[in-house]
Amino acid sequence: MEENSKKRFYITTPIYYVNDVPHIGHAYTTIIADSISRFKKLAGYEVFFLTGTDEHGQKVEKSAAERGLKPIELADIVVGRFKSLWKALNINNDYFIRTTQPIHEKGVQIIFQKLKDKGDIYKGVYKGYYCVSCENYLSEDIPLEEGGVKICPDCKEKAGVVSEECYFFKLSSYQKILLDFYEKNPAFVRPPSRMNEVVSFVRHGLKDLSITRTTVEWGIPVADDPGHSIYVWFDALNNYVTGIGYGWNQELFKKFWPADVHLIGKDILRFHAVFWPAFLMAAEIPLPRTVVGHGWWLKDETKMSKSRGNVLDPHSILNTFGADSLRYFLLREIPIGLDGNFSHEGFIHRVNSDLANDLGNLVQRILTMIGNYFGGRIEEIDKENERDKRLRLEFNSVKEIVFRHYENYAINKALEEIWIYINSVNKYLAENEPWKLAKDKSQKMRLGRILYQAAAALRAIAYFVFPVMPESAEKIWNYLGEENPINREFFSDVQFENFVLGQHIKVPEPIFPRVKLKDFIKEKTQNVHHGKEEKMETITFDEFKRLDLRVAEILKAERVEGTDKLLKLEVDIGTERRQMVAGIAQEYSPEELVGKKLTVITNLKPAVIRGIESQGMILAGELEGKAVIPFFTEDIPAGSKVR
RNA sequence: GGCGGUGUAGCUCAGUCGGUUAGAGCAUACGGCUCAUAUCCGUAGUGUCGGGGGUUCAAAUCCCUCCACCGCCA
Repeated sequence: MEENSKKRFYITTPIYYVNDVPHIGHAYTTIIADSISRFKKLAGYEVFFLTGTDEHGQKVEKSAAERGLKPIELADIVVGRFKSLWKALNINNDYFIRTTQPIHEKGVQIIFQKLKDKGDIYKGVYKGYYCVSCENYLSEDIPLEEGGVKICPDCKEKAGVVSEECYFFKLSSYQKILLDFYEKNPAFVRPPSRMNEVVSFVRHGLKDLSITRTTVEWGIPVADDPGHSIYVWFDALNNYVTGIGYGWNQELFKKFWPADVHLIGKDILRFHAVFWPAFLMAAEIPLPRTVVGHGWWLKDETKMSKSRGNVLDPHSILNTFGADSLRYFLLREIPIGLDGNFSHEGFIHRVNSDLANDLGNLVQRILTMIGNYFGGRIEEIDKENERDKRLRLEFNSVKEIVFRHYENYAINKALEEIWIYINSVNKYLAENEPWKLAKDKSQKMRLGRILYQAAAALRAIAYFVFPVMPESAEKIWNYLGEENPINREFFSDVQFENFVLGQHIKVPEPIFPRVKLKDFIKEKTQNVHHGKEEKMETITFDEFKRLDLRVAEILKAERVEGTDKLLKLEVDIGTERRQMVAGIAQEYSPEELVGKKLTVITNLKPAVIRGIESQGMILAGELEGKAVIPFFTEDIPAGSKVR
């Protein structure tokens, strides 16, 4: 009974399309969800946090084909990228759903069938403007040109009317029920301004929705009519139920459904606030409690887009600042719902000022003083005076306000409140000047009280920032000598006095080093310069190990006839001799290469170049298009492993 | 074109069931401290509260109108 009555909380992000490179927008949504989920856990909820990937559709099919891959192979690669980004960002999701998983596909088919049996899904004919070169129907809102054609926004080609047999969902019959639902649940969509948009959209009338295609191979087939595959939204939205067990783990599903929060970007509001509830009503599944739409991040005041080439890659920031600074910035800068502007100047400014100067420096000064004046251990302290008491009492109100803000997903305000307290502690130190008391031995107990008070406040601060900055919070926690994990304590149990005397305080390293804009920009532009194609994703050591890199000795080298760049090399890789073709003839003559030792990759799939099979590849630096080979200067036998 | 929103200090914004000299952070200037990451603390400002008109003893706040920008829809 006790176990069953535990408060539960289910939060989702959208599933991200695998025909996309992970960028700051994905990171933003997922970071919000992660912070809310961490907070809810502290608040005593049993939490399920779901994210994942949307992997079907023509675009995936097409990009995979362009790269000589099967769709699932492309999906696997991109899924790896998402997962490694989530890891780098400290995202603690409970499950990662992929729409290509059998559990999902089956669930979607079950729901589809159910609606079909009910008559909410029926077969009809879809008529639309179809762009032949993009193999895609144009969206309805594209204006009609002269001559009864529309212009495809992607390729600018003319698109004529095409019709196709497909299944429709009877969205039109849900207008009234939806409007009733919105009226009874005005907080279903947040922020409220978005709710207005939804209502006015539904008021204007709903058309039935085409939910299958016969032209898309890469999708979930309709079970009893496999020529049709289930189209994007009907497939994707259902991840929210299949991801927690619908159709495969009824117990889990019952435990967490309905979802408390579907966190989404404002661009997909209609699908979540109109179509999704309608699908669920039809399937007789309870509706989610809220759909929270957040804003977009602009880059230097302009919208980020692939075509503009100004899409912000989180890795460049992560490398310099770590996850917590990015998490903090994205959540502190704007309330969920409004758009924000990301500029490197703004980012550095806030991170230096709030994290390095305010919090980081506070941690540093308190811990250093405890180290210097007490050898890291405060044992005995004076009674509280009025000023000390004020700092302790302020904790109580801060705790309450911070809790309330987190509860309302006003994370920016929660942080703002925490920072007011940080300032109070700084002020407390300035007023009490412990460094002066330290010179007078008779003041030791008083000095102890002051530093105890500051450290106790700091412990609370670390706890409060944990949902947003888990790594740094834990660092401070450990510095303070806490032995239990920070998230083992419930929010309601956090007390000022939970910082106990006698704990062994460690010598700190600055947790948020200041970064100069100059240095950041320099590094950023260097990265751009070197990796023009795009920043590479992080790989694991296991992935790295799959490369068989060896020392090779060049035995023979000759020019490839009819080319001026290629050399044919014969190399010794210890166990065997290999033939390799390398584009280095303009930089190196065959004569100077013979006898040299260098690094080659030996398990690269052989390729035929100019009719010659190349059984591996030599590694070389690239400087303005010219190869620069790193030769071994030490004597090392051919075949030695390089790592 | 329809509906909704926004316009307040150099910047980002808070404040509107009408009511004392309109606020915060950042930036700027000056002062203090030296435990601390050149960090921290204090002081000082500056605003025709988008324009105009109206209601009222009293308007950033309510009403009308105009302008600018944004969102959703067509």
